[in-house]
Amino acid sequence: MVDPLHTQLSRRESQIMDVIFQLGEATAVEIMERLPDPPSNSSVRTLLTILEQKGHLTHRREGGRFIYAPSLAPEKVKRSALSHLMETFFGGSVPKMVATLLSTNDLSESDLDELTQLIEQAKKEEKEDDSLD
Amino acid sequence: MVDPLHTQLSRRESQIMDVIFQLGEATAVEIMERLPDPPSNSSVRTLLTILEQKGHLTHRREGGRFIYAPSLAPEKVKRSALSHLMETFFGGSVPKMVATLLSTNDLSESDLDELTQLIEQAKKEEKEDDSLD
DNA sequence: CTTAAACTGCTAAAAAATTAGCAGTTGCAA
DNA sequence: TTGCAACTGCTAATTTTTTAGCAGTTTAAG
Repeated sequence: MVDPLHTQLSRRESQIMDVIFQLGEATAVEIMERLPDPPSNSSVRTLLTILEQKGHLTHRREGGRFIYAPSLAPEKVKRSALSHLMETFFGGSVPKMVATLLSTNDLSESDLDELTQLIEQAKKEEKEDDSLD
Repeated sequence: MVDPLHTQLSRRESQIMDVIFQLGEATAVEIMERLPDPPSNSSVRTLLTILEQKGHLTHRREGGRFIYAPSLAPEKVKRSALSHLMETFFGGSVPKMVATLLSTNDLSESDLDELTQLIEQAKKEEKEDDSLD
């Protein structure tokens, strides 16, 4: 398994990546506003430049300012983060993780139905895979 | 929401906490062996002392050496980490997160059955809650 | 076209994290 | 009980992170 992001990044870098993942893309100002104990605009931009150098971000210019976005496919990052958390706290067990998930959050009926669908779907796919032998 | 651990901790501190969460408890040597780019034993111990000062760890003495363990209830830490990840990558949606979970991991039939059970259970509890109005 | 506001690039200082050396202590086996 | 191996406590130096100032550039409005 590849190292999870938060062990590759410094504290501030992690915080910034978190904001960008949440927003999808963001300017230095938008990021600054969402950081805990916000540093100066200048500091944020320095970190953004570093994160770009490290290959975690790209930017495009729009109306004179930079808009930053993750450079790696979000799907990959999501999966990696999930895997790491599952290993760290749940011994790699999906059911254990889902159990905590369900006990923590009050899910709506439609959410629960959606989950049922997802699992039914997964079961189907498993059977299809089996039949390929 | 309280800040997630990895924004409170330095990089090495995070790595060490990860190892301890995985193992439940551990000595300096055990931790050192599992760190990426392992530093000296001395360095690890320094970090352990700091983490204890910050309130994230406790230790007990056993046969002359220290065994460290998380000082906060693991349940709380798990939930907090899960919530943070869900907010950051899945817009706070449990179904979205589970969808990624299922598409990433090949689950056994019994795992899937277990998940079905968990959701059935959650549905029951929701109905009970409703009937309390 | 002019100008002010907002933004970037570059630089350097301050603070925090990370590292490890060494002296002293503890535990265990001979 | 003596000595060795393993461990801790304390300390200090190095490296990395974090911070922000300032000069120059870009944008958009008048």
